[in-house]
Formats: sequence, structure tokens, C-alpha cells
Amino acid sequence: MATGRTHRPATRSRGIPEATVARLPLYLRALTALSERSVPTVSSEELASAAGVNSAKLRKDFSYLGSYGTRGVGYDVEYLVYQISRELGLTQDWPVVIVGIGNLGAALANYGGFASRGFRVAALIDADPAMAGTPVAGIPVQHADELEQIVGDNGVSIGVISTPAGAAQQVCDRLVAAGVTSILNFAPTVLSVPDGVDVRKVDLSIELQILAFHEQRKSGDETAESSPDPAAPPVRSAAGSRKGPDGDMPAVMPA
Amino acid sequence: MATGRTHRPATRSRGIPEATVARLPLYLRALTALSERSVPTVSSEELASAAGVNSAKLRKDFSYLGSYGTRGVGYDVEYLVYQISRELGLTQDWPVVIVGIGNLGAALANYGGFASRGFRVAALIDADPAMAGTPVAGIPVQHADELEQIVGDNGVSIGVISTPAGAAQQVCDRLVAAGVTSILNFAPTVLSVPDGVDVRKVDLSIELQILAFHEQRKSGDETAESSPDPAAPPVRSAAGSRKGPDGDMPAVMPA
DNA sequence: ATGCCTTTGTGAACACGTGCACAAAGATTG
DNA sequence: CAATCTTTGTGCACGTGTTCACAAAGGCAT
Repeated sequence: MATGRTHRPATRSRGIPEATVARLPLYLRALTALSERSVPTVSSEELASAAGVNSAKLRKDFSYLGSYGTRGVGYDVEYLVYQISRELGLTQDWPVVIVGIGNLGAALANYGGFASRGFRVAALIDADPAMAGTPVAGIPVQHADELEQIVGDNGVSIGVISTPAGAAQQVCDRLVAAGVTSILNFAPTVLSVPDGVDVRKVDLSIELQILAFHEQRKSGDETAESSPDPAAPPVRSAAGSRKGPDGDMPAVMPA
Repeated sequence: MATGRTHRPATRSRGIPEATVARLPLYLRALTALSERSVPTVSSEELASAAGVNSAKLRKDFSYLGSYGTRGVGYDVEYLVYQISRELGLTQDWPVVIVGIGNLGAALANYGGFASRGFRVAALIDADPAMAGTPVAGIPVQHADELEQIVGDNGVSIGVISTPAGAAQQVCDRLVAAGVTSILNFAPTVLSVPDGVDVRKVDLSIELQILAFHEQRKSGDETAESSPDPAAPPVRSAAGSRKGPDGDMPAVMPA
């Protein structure tokens, strides 16, 4: 049943819509760039275009945080940076652990975007004993046996899973049992977690598949043909009620 | 203007809602797993829980594709795998190039999830001449000078950008000029592209920030205090109309 | 001071996505 | 063949998100 409660429920935490929360980091990034260029104020129009959104949407988003703008002028960049940071909880230190130090895990450990915000990589964890001690991004990898200890000692509440799919659920369970309540999952699996634990999923191959869909449509519009039912009437596929894993169904069906 | 048209317009391509398209890969993965276990049919309830969604939603999603189920029985796994694959355009071969072979680019090149679907890594491209020739994931890295040539020769329409943020827009422009019409962007920047080009963004640090927001709320509910306005009345921050890049605004403000 | 000009903040309409609940369709059993 | 049972497909109501359009607010010039 409760398999993979990935979505936030309709909680609408303190009145800030989920969609708005998802855009705040975007605004924050744009604002930080402005701040570094010592730009004192910015209008909703300018900031919106820098963040790649509609200006009305941006103003409405900010209105959920409060009235932080000055009519006729715009928003004070530094002040807004601070307000958004505070709202997102970035004014505090978030120790995170990364579990699964393969190619992706190493990439994450090296990713500068983490440290620059309030995030601190507290530990890198891998199940391979041979990796223990090896420094990645300047941090020695620790063995999975110590997971609970590490989470407990460092007060880690956010975990990143970059293990193979097969290990993800088990790692997730251990993280949750150790006290982690937010998980960022890079493994291509649906994680099942108890209530109160948040899971966000980043799936590289899914993004590509979505792109492929739109890409197909673009070229498909010219050749035109795929609209009604090329060669697949909705007959129950009597092709075989029990098929081998490799599927006799054609894997490639050129136009 | 037109900066970063990341969102699909209200196109609603051929009647399939965007939200549904985004879930199809999820269903496909669950179905593939069932197929490998030689499960012949599956009910909407079972499949939904495997994919971590509501069963009504799943049925509605499938209804956009056609009537591919059998009432009283469920869906033929193999048949559905084929239909979804076809709908997503995975029955054809999609050559992709990955630009920026740092930690992340290497991780992507090694990621099995690409090849397993219709995606084929046609080339790895990096700006560092020292990397040219070095094989990553069995594919020799090529220099950025050859980008246009590679895209043209291989008919690449999907590009993956895993460069540093500073190089992303330039790489994007060159990819688009060379004929790429779909881009998966891992660089933390808003890309600006002409109409007709799709951009999807994967941003590791944004996901973490969203988690931090919810995490803060969880613990914040207990300490309670952050609700109205701790210490920041909406006075125009006269703290200084021109601030240095490092911001005098407190970067950390403990409760 | 007064009036003009810019830009915010938001009410209201609209579009989109979700979930319930149930009728219709088909399998299956006696 | 009829009755029953399962499961799909979908009409409908509701909640969420987006966009428009404009009044209110404030700066600035005269």
C-alpha cells in the first residue's frame, strides 16, 4: 500500500504552496548572482527573467513570504537573499551523508553547490570495504557498517542515496531507522518510507525519456502517421500469455 | 526577454497531459520489472503501488493512451510495455552527446539507465584538451572543437550538459546551432534557448534546498517561533543601499 | 506640495491535475 | 446461459497553480 509516498501531501506548510517552494531556490540563485555584482535592487521583471519565470508568478510567490518589496522601486537584493535563505532553512547548518560512492556519489561529493548553501557533507558511506579510507573530495569514505553511528553522532537528518537500485531500499530503511527524515534518492527505484519522512527523487533516465517524448512529437509532426493507431488495434495481445524476460515484442519498430 | 523557456507551453501535445508523460517512464520501469519476472498481467492497483501512485491516476493516465486493459483482468504486461515505449519514442534509437566530462559527466556516461532504454551515448565531449582520447565508460572523450561535427554526423537531437555553470549557455548555444533540439541541463543555470527547443533541468542543490525547507518545518513546529516575523518588520532595509558582494547581512542567524 | 510615473501586491478568472465513486465490460463459475 | 465477481474507464467535483489586469503605494521631478 503505502509504497513510495514520494509526493508531499496537500500539507501546504504554513501557507506556502509547494510550487512556490520549488521556485525559491531558483530566485535565490539569481539573487545571489546579483548580490555578487553588487546590484542593490531589482524589479520583479528583471529578476523574473533572470530566473526564467513569469514576473506575475514571481510577485505572487514573494507575496507568500511577506511584503518585501518597495513599490516603484523593486526588491532590495541583500534583504531578499536573507529572507529567502531563512525561509528555506539555509541559515542553519545541514549535515548530510551521501551513501553509495560510485561515479555519481563522487560527483555529488565534489559538487560545489552543496557547500555553498547551508549543506555540509558530514560523511561518505559505501558498502565496499575496499573503498573505506579512500578520500573522495577530501573526505575519507567510511564503511556502511558505521552508517547508524555516523547519522547519530552528527545529527544527520538529510541523506542522499546514490547506490545501485538494488541496495537503495535497504539503505533507505537504515537511514530512516537511524533518524534521517529527508532523503534525496538518485537510485532508479520507488522508495517506501514511513509517514513523516520526505523523499525527493532525481531520475536521470526519466528526464531523458520525457525529452524523447517531446522530441518524437517534433519530428513526428512532419512525417505524420502516428496519430490514430499505426498497427496496433487494442486487441488483447494474444501474442503469448507467458513471455520470456526478453520479450518477443519487437523492441524496435522503425516507422 | 524569452530567457529560459524551460517549461513546456500549454501545448498539451496530442492530448497527453504533461503530468502523465512525466509518469509514463515510472510505469514503464515497474512494468519492465514485472516483465522480467514473467508476470503476464497486472491490475491497476498492483501496478500503481509498484510505481508509487494512486490507482485511479494510473488508470486515467493509461486512458489517454487508449483502452489497453481488459476489464476484470488488468493489463497485459508485455503489450503495455510496448505501447508505453512507443508512446515515449523509445522504440527508436536516440543518439545523445554528453558535454562536460567532469565527475558528473563521467557518472552519466557510466549510467546504465541510458543504454537500457533507447538511448545511445554517441559521444563524450570536453573542453579540456588533456582529456581528448581518454576513454570514459569505454568511449573516448573528444574535444569541444568537434562538437558541431559530431552532432551533425550522428544526427544527434538530444544533448546533455554537465559542464560548469559558466560554460553551460555557450555550450547550449553551440548544441542548438548544430541541430540539437532537446537539452538535459545539469548545470546550475537558467538556459536561454530559441522556441522549439526543449530544456529540462536537473538541479542537485535545488532538490536539497526543497528538502531543507520541509525539514526545517518539521523541527520548527516544535520550537515554534518562526511564524509571524521574528525580527524583520517589512521596513525597507535601510541597512545600506549599496552593499559589498559578501553581504553584511548576517549569513547565519541562530534562533 | 502636487502630480506623474513606476512597480508592487492581489482579487478574480481560468487552466490544469487529482481523486472519488460508479456504471459498463468482460471473465468465470455453476 | 445466467448470475456473480472483478477490474477497467471516466464523469464529476475539488484543490492547486498560473495568469491577467488593476488599484494602491511609494519615489521623484517640478
